[in-house]
Amino acid sequence: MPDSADTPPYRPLREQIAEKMREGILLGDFPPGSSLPERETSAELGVSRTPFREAMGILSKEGLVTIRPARSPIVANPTVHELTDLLTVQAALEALAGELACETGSREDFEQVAGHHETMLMISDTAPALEFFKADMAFHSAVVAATGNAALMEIHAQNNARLWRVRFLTSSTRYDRDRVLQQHGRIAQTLQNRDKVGASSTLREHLKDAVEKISRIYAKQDGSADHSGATRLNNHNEEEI
Amino acid sequence: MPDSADTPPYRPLREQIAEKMREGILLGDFPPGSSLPERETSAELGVSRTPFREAMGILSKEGLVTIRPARSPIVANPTVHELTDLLTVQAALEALAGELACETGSREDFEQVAGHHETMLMISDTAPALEFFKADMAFHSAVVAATGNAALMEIHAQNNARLWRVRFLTSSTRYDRDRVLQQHGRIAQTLQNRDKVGASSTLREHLKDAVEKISRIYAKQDGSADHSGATRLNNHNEEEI
DNA sequence: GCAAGTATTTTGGTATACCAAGTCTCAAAA
DNA sequence: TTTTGAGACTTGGTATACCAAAATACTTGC
Repeated sequence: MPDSADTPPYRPLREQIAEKMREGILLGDFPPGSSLPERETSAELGVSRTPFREAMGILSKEGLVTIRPARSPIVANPTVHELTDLLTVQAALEALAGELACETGSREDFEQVAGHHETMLMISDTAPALEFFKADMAFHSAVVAATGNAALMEIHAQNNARLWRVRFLTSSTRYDRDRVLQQHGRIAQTLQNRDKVGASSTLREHLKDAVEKISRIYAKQDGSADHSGATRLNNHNEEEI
Repeated sequence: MPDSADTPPYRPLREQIAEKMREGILLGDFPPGSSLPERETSAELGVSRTPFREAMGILSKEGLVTIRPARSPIVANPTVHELTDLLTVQAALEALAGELACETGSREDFEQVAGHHETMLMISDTAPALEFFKADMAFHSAVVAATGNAALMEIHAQNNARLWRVRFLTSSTRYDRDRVLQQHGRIAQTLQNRDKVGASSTLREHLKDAVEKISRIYAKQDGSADHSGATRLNNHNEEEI
């Protein structure tokens, strides 16, 4: 795995591997639950086990792979219940972000947010699912970035990585993009007005919508034989991505 | 590093090392900012570099050490500003925990919380700082545990590890233990009453107290030559622990 | 035919060797 | 005396070898 272009910053192999694997996992090349034997997988990447193992360590901290003692690492395969729990946390964090941003955000920060919103309005009619989804994520990250709270940004980003897959698989279809855009518009507005409670509650509701949507989508198969909420994502639409 | 006692569960060396180092860092054996050269430090532990490096990876994910490419790992030395930012996040998470616990917590969960509170009341007059502090942390963890939200528990625990040092260094002296106990009593009460807004706001205020206390304690030296909030913990009271 | 136990193989865990980037030192030139 | 650059040395990065635990397959006895 030669470093593709410049080399000036020098990135350790482990990070390059982690990035490649992360991409592969998020894009579904390595489906949830599949195992990643060290020798085989590292050989495919053309690297030795050592940096590969370190890369697995990085991805496990991000929640994308699970590593168990004396067993092959596997691509994380969280239950829907675990994911909605995490999304509930993320909702609270974004609500906090709304508050803090109103208190300390700069005009430039809000323009960033507004910029992302306008982009989404622009591409809404034409963009494929993945592009629209990425723009959606970028909008939310911009809101968090407006707080200037590094810890909040870090935790939020990490949670988003874990949520990437569900959120994409359940992301808005063409038909309810309008609803998302409307909520985003309200969020951008309340921020610019420095309306703490407005921003906070709007963000919270926006994410609560997502939680309910996920629960609804995965509710049926859960009802048949399994009431424990142990449904997993890879039970369906592997084709999406 | 022989495994001290039982060995049945088989814990990988990396985890044993991580635990030992974590303890050493939290207790101040390895002061913030100090470097941890791989050969030397691993040799002191009687292990090779490989599992030591993996342990460093674990601790870096917990925010206790910082690893930079091609340089020795160093014990994390966050600024007071970064820590108050993180504590602000933690406050929001505990407020969320209060809400969720009121909704879904079981009677046993609340009894756990109350139990920790009673322990603190009991030892308040006699316990040394470290013991009282640990009981305090346990109380808060119990509140979060009462939600049954695994993601919340995980993130909360990780934040607590990062905050351990500041929170201990600025933890309540004998003279304001009463204030802490009073607030804890109110928290336990609101939970048992399933008073969502009460629990949430009380927890938030309780943590906001901590943020202000830290800011106050570190305000002076910050004023002299440095208005950037870049004050670091190891500037004083290394003797505490 | 089935089950339990054992041997074999596979695979993660750890140690070690080697490489390359970083740093430090000291000498030589300005 | 100061600065700078070359070389030695230190230290993290990576590859490989070896060890031990799991998993698997096979055999043997019921």
